[in-house]
Amino acid sequence: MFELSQIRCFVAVAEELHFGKAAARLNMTQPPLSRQIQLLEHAVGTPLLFRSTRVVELTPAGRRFLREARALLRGAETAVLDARRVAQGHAGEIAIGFTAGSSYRDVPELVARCRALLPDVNLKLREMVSQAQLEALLAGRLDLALVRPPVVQPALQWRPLRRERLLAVLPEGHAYAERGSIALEALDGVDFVMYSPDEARYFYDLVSDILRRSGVRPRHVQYVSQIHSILALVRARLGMALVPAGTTVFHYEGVVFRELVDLQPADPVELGLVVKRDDDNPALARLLEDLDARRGMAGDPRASTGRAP
Amino acid sequence: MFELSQIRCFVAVAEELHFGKAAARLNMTQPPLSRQIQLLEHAVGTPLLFRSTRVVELTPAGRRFLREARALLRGAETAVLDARRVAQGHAGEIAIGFTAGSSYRDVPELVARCRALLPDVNLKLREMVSQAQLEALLAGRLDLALVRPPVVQPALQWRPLRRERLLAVLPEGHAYAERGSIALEALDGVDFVMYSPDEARYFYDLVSDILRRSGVRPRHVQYVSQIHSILALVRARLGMALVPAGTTVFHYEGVVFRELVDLQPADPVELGLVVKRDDDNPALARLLEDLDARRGMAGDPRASTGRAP
DNA sequence: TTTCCTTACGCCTATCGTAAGCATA
DNA sequence: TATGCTTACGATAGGCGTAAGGAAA
Repeated sequence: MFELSQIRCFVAVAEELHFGKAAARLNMTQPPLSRQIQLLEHAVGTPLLFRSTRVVELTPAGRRFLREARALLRGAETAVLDARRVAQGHAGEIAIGFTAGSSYRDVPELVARCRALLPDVNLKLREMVSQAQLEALLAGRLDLALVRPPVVQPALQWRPLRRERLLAVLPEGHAYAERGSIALEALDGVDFVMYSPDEARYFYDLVSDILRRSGVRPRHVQYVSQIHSILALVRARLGMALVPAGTTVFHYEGVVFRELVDLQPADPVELGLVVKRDDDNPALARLLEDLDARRGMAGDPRASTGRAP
Repeated sequence: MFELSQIRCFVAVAEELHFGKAAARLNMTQPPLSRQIQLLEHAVGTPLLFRSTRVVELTPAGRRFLREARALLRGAETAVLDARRVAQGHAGEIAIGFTAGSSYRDVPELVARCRALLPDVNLKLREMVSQAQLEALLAGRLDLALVRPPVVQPALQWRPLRRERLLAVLPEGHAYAERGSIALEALDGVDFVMYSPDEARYFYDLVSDILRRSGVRPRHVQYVSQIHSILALVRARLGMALVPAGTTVFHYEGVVFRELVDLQPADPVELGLVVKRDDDNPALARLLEDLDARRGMAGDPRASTGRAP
């Protein structure tokens, strides 16, 4: 098979139509150039150039081959440039996992940020449950995960992204709906809708902990896993619930949201990015750098429970 | 710059993810393979593979480079195959020149024949006057010309394609229109429309010669160059004319065509293909072979005046 | 201790450059 | 006769294979 150096020789001769000038352009002498062209023609299996002592011209096969030869050289160039761009994080792809619950506000924000910063980087977005995301990170199938804590694997790095308040949600017309805010103690003995301990472990633990610390025991509790289900049950007057503040973006009809009084900390709902510590995706590194820089401008991030307490 | 052999090395390693197995596949030993990969990485300017003693994997830049590397190898393959196909006449292009007058029937026929025989050959069709066609042939800008005789250049080969009868054309209602055929002698003293000696030299000479040989002298003669102009003037009753039989395909209103009595030869209008004798276009060679074979089946071609008499 | 990638080194093939050959205008 | 591609041939650089080195499980 032929080599790219022979292609370069051929293109030079085809453009100059003169072995001597082509050789000069290639910084070599004519005889080895002639030899390389002969070798190339042998590899291709057909003459590419017609030469007499006075004239050098392309054969029909040579004309066609010239087109493809130029394309090969361009392809080789761009292969190098593209690889460098990927290595510098200006191109390539970032595989991002996210949970259904984090997709409403944070995924679009992250995508927008990435497109602005790295327009030539492809984003592969995959909705997965938290556990699957962490496994995919470890296996290298994901570069970035958007999950709730905790993240205990030492090979993974938790990066706090956002903290949110927790709000009470109750059906329109509920007795508490007239209050501007609701004290935790008021939840004692009321009907309650809660996150499932299996499928929404983080919120289950979070809400359970808050209720326990306040010495509050709701009366009748429904367990569901999706935020939409909670809102539906609240609307159906099966109880009230505690949900992250981002939930208000749904403008869900028939329910109202109320602040909680003296909740500690005030914004207990955590969301973070998780990356594999030894991930070598340069585009990811660029994205993380940018996020760090922007967080730096916004002030110090507060303490985080990325690792299990 | 790198070489295709290095690309082949890289693709093998990227696919095997094991230097030893890749080397076996490439019929070489690991050490030189490692060296080639290192040289390639140096040429690209960034690591393409991450290797420890236990694992070999692609870096993000390597993943991108692999895509383009495969494209390069495919491109090299197809460049060879395409060049061979052109050399064998199965692909490529044929540049065909034709005169406005020959385009009505013969160009479509030629194009259809070529498409059927050589579907991957591009046809470049160019309408040019005969002289320009012959010059273009000599300069290599045309492969094939569709012209009237004579062709006197020794470097060009005349190939008779078709002979046609000459018909009299006269306006509807003309005195001769009631005759089934017209004797040449009847043309003596009638008004006549003729081809221009400058722009339609062939027909001018042909018709002039026929009239002279018959001792016929038309009365008043209009000279025009295009067949459409002749028909228009005949229709306008400025005279009758002698035109090739193919003209009847126009179904021109207001004129009628009549056979000539005892014209010698019966089909004096010649059309031929002209090629450059040393044209090396294999697709052209295939087309000519095919045309020869078909002509052979159709019987011997009659004598031709391709060269000047 | 085994696996397997890398480094080291000698051999050899293949390319280069110089010089001579040869065909064409 | 001059130009310019090809062939011939000796020098050399670069790739290959063998052998040794070194890191990780």
